[in-house]
Amino acid sequence: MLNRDQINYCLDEIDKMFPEAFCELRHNNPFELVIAVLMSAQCTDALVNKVTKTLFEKYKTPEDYLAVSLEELQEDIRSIGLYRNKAKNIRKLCELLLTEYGGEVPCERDELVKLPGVGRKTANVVVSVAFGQPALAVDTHVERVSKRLAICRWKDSVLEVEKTLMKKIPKEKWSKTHHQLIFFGRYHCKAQSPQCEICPLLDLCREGKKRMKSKKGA
DNA sequence: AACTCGGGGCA
DNA sequence: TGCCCAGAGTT
Repeated sequence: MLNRDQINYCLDEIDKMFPEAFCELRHNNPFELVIAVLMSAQCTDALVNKVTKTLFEKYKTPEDYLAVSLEELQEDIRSIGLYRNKAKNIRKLCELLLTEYGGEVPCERDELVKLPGVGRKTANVVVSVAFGQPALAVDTHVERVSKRLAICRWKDSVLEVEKTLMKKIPKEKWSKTHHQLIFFGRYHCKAQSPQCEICPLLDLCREGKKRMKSKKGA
């Protein structure tokens, strides 16, 4: 397992690789952020950005989403995939916001996860990005990179990964760490074809060295 | 823990 | 053409 200094070194190196690693959604208001993150499940960010751009021009408030039929909303987000469930969740979510939360997105993670389609990862992104609270969202990229780099254990659950990262990384870095590991995982330490040959972290990466070794043998 | 949703992007 | 993708809900 990597110690704090080694993890810090990794994050600095990743920062050099992806200096632009920030969330494009940070400029959105909390409501739009919830919608965007909810739609991003199992879908590439480029596609979500394309769809949300037009979507947010048409829909500004929870009332706007409820003013059209479910079928119309489904058609508006069809290209992101899983669109039937996502459209239903958005409508339910908007109803709840109006009836239970005064039309505003709650800033507490415990309240956010009560909303349909909002799980722990989405809630963490929202409190972190929209409300500036220290939170570390763990998705498949963060989980994979953390395990390959031995920041956490291989068998750790998502929740255990989150706890370990929070323990080993200073609180003020949590929000940025998420986006750094996302970029690193998506463009470099990819699930299927990690770029170990040109990776500045190879010396620290047990999984990377193992891969290079087996590649050489084969 | 496994299954489902799902069109788009990429090899 | 086949396979995977910024997850969450249900069984």
